[in-house]
Formats: sequence, structure tokens, C-alpha cells
Amino acid sequence: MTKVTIRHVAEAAGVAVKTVSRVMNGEPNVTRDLQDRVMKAVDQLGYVPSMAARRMGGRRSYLLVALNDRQNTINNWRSGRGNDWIDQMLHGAMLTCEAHGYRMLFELVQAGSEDLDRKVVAILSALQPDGIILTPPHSQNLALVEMLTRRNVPVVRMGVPGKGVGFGVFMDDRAAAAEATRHLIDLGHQRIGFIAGSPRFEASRQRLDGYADALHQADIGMDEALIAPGDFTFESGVTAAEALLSRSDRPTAILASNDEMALATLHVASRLGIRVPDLSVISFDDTPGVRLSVPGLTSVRQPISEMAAKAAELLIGVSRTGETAPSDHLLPFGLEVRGSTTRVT
Amino acid sequence: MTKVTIRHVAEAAGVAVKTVSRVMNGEPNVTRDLQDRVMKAVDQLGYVPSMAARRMGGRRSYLLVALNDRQNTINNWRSGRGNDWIDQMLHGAMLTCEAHGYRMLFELVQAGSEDLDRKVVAILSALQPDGIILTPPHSQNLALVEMLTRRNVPVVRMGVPGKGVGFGVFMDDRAAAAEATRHLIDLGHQRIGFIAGSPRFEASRQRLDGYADALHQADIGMDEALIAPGDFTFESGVTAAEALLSRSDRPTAILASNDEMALATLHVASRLGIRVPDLSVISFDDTPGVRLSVPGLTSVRQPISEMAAKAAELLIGVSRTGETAPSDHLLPFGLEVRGSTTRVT
DNA sequence: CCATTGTTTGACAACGTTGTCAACGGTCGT
DNA sequence: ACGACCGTTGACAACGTTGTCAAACAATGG
Repeated sequence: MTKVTIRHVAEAAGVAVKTVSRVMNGEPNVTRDLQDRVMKAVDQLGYVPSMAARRMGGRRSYLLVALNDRQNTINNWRSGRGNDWIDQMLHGAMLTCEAHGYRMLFELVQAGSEDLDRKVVAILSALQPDGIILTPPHSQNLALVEMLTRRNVPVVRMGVPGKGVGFGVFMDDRAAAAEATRHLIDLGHQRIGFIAGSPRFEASRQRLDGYADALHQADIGMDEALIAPGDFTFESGVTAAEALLSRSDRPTAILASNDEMALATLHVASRLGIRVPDLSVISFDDTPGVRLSVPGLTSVRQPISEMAAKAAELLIGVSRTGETAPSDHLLPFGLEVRGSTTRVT
Repeated sequence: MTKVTIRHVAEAAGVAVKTVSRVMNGEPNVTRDLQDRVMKAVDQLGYVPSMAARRMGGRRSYLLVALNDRQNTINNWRSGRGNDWIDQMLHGAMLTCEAHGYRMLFELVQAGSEDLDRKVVAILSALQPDGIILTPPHSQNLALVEMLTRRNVPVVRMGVPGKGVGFGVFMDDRAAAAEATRHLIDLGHQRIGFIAGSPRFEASRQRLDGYADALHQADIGMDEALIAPGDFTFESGVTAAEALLSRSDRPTAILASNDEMALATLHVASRLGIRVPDLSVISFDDTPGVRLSVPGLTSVRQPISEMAAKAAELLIGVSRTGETAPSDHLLPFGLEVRGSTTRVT
């Protein structure tokens, strides 16, 4: 019932403390016989090593830290509430972490704050993680990435290419936007509107470019009037949708740069008496709510949990073996087709 | 650039290591003079104590663990994706934790699993947290709570009354259901349907009881035919809504036991050609997506972040001072009125 | 003025693990 | 048969902090 330490296991198995340590860490050069004796004692006593002591004795902390910003995200929900990322990341990285005895701890830090560096350094000092995962918009902060690299903390940047500065785990936003647009074209749409995202995020430009790519490839002229600015908020989506849908030559389909603005578009359309067969809407991020809208929203799924799994894998790999992996890891996106996109009538 | 330990601070300030420790922990019996010298050195060097070493040396780990179940929740989204709790809890507890140098780590454990006890014990052994926060349905698991208590780990149970077994931080589901129902009655509704939740959760019964309370209080007879079973999934909401809305004497308003089933109800209503003025819908949980539906869904907001803040406060209090607080902490809910509830025509 | 009590400070051990290094015994090559 | 080498095992220090205890000193009461 009381605490079980490595010493208890060593005594029970009749071996040295260090031997138990070796077995627990899967180190080579332990005979089968001792290995079995130790494992038996471990099972019997229910021994689990203390992370704190591991960190003290050795070089690893068995801890990964994910740096999130809850305010400045692409796909947060209206009025700052709710952000799907943390939940999905945790879920995605769980298996990988569990398999290697690692944990993942989330830290919320606002990207704009003046003392960001100080805060991050404090986190490093207190937690001494074996690696750190940056989510947008932190992952775009090159100064931050370099500071971490200087301190020898392995870094994964989510949502952007690594380009040699830390690991990058990301999807191809441009290709995704192109595929989404192509999906609309294949359904017979010719006038396709676009609601842009905040220029603060690289992904915004990528998505616009992909949209342009697909139009160009299909020999559809790009009409600047069909491109409306937005900043990922519901309100900006309303404004943009009103601008697009009140035109006499209004588009028959709209590609919104995130779900929130797409839902705003549905909202406006409904108010204007425009129903889905007459307007298709497609968007980015596939956040949980979109499948529950009426109609369900077709959306590009960003592989957040897969990215997190890959991120954990990379960091644990570096921490375990010291081996360095390639910098860039491109993961496939998914186009989740639902009721909001239909063949043009 | 290299690691700054307490020894460096002690040397810089010209005091003993233990004195620095005292200052860092706000212990009494340190003269003003030394305190200032130490703080100056701390600021100058950017010293932040290592959590691991703190855990090794002292009795505290400065770590709280939140035990979540991602599969079996009231307000998860369709097909198991997305759960608002973790994000909100983290956000809610952040300030409290930060102020006391604590961290919060989330662990995902499935409630049904046979080796739940083993898993939890492993978490305790590895992390040695100063307290543990259980979310539904774990918070209902009395055996689990007792096991933790036996091991002297302070426990907060979220979403249920503590009743002397650990702390309970919760809202009054029954009162909330009553208030929601009353809201409908005040709008002139007399025939009010109810979609129940899974009996696996205590909250389901509470909500039904509250519904009954309000009807009774308003002298509206309860029609058993207006109560449809559900299990918190979108599909069950569809079935329930179809049953309720296809009646010749269909209700003019429906209270659904969670958002997902409410959205399903809107879905079905739309399909049947019933629009909002003719049907009001209200629900529980106020998950992020509901404000984006068309129309926005009126919902009872569960104070998750406030509950998490309170939970952290309680656990940190016990860990710091050893003082024990009252067991039960009732937090107010909020009724978020949006477009889905209107005066009966 | 002394005994007593309380306040401030520091020396040192302890926490549970891993890194380092040395000792031991066996195998191989000559 | 001997030395060199390798695989296996263990003794011991180290990690950075807090708990314990004692020393030095100041304040208080008789």
C-alpha cells in the first residue's frame, strides 16, 4: 500500500538497483534470467518508476510540452470559447506517449505577449521537457523556435513546414484548398466565392493560392469580386457572406477559409432565403460542430491527432536515441463531404 | 545560458541554499533584507525551481492530474470526436495553477476498462500528483474515489455532489432543467417534449426531475407520451425527435438533455418542414457549436471552467496548508438564450 | 543579570532514479 | 595457456530541492 521504489524491487528480485533500472529501460546486456526475475518482482509489487526521480537521476524527463494559444487560432469558436486542438492532440499523442512512458502537458501562452520568451524559459526551467510542440500561431514564431533550438530543446512545429528549423508536421493547405475547389467545380459550379482568412496565418495565403490554382486549372477566370476578406471570426464571415450573396451575379458556391465563417455563410444564406441546392458551402478544419449543422457542412479535415502523434514520435525518438529525423513531415488531409455541397441545379 | 540552480542564486545572494528555498516558498521567518537580496538574485538569474527536484526533496509535486474519459461523456460530439471539457478545464484552472506554481496534466482513461484501477495507480506512482480531478463518468465511480482517498490523494469530483467522499464541484442539474422548462412556459408553451439522456449518468435523472418540477409547479399535466428516451448521441436524438414531432398533437417546444440531441431535433424539424416559430428547442451543455447553428440554440451552460478553477483551488489549498474545506461546492449555471426559443404563436 | 523563549540562519541528510566506472567471469585468438 | 576483449553485474556518486535539526542571536520576564 505504501510507495514502491526501485529498491524494493531490487531486494525482491535479489539484484542490484541498477539492474532493475536497466530492465525497466530496456537496456541491453542483461541476462534472460535476471530480466525475468526483475519483471516478476515488478509485476508483483506493481512498481512504476517516479517521473520526478527519473528526471533527477538521468537526462530525460519523459515529458513533452505542447504550447498552445487559446486566443489566436484559426478554428476557435465564436467569442474565444472552445478550441478543438488540445483535445485532439492529447488523444492523438496518447498511444505514442503511453508506449514509451511519456506524458504530454499543455501550456497556454498568448502569442502576442511581450514576455513570451520569459514565460517559455520559465516553463523549460520548471518542467525541463524532452521536447516541445508548438501549435499555430506559435509554430510560425521563428525567433521562438530558434531560442528553443539554442537551448537544445527539440521542437516540433505543427501546421507549418519545418524548413530545417526544428521539425515541421503539417498538411498541404494549398493542395487542400485546390481539392476543395475542384470538388465544387466537379459538381458543376462555375462562380465560386472565397472567404479569406486572417493574413496573420500562413495558411490563409496557402488556401487562397490553392483556390486560385484550381480555378486556373479548370480555365475558370478569377473574379476578384468573388474574394471577400475575413479574419476567421463568425462576424467577419457574416460580413463577407453578405457582400458575396447580395450581388446580382452571386456565386453558386462559396469556399470559406474556416468552419466558423462557413457557418456564418449558411446563416446569412438562410436569412436571405437561399437554400442549399442553390448555394453550396465548403470550408476548412472540420471542427466538431460542423457535422451537426443543418445541412452538415462539407469541410477539409486537418489531421490534428495524426500530426500530434507524429510530433510525439519525433520528439521521443530524438530523446531516446539522439538520432535526428528528416525535418519535414507532410500528412494527408481529408475532404469530408456532407450535405452542404450539392450538384448545381 | 546554462541551467540555473538554487545554488547559483544562493551564491549570488550570499546566503544559504535553504534560505533561497524559504524565500521561494514564502515561508515565514526571513528578514526583509535577505528576502530582497534573494529576490534580486532570482530575478537577475532568471531562476525557476525544477518541479522534479521539488517533488524529490519535499512532499509536494506541484502537479494536479485530471482524469478524463473521452468516450463516455454527456456532451461529446458525434462519432466520438471532440470533447469540450479538457480545453475548458485547462483554461479555467490556468490562473489558479499559475499563481501557485502548479501544473495540470490530463490523463485519458476509459471508464469501462477492467484494469482501470491498475492504470490509475500507475498514474499515481509515476506522477505523484498533489490531487486528482475526476470528470464524469469517473466522478461517479465511488470505488475509484475511495481507492484514491485510501491512498491519501485529495480528490475533486466534477459534476456531482461530493457527499463527504472527496470534494464535489457541480451545478444543480435539476434546478437548471426546471429553469429551462420554465423559460419555455414563460414563452407560452404548454405542450413541452423532453428527450432524456442515458441513465448511465446521474445528471440524466436530475434533468428529467427538474423538467417534471417545472411542469408541476405551473400546473401543467405531465404527458408521458412527450418524454422520449435518448442516449446523448445525435442518432438517438433523431429517433426521439421523429417520435415526438410526428404525433398529431406534437409539442410546441422540446427540451433535449444535451446539445447534440437538440441539434438532431432541429435537423428533424427542418426535414419535416417545421420551422422555429412553430417549435422551440432548448438544451443542455452549451457546447461551442450551438451558437453557430441556424438558429442559435438556447442552452444551459455548465460552468466547466469555473468548476475546474474551484477544483484546482481546493486541491492546492489542501496541498499547501493541509486544511480541509467543505465537501460540496455548488456553482451557478447559466441559461444562454438564443434564437431557438421563441414565444408561442 | 540570568534564564527562558523565540526568531533567523545554515549545515546536512534524504528523496528515487540514472550515469559512471570498476570488478568479475567467460570466450576467443594466438 | 595466456592476454585481450566483451558481456554482465553492482557499488557509488550525482541530480536539485526540501525537511530536520542545531547554532547563533535577540527579546522577554523574573
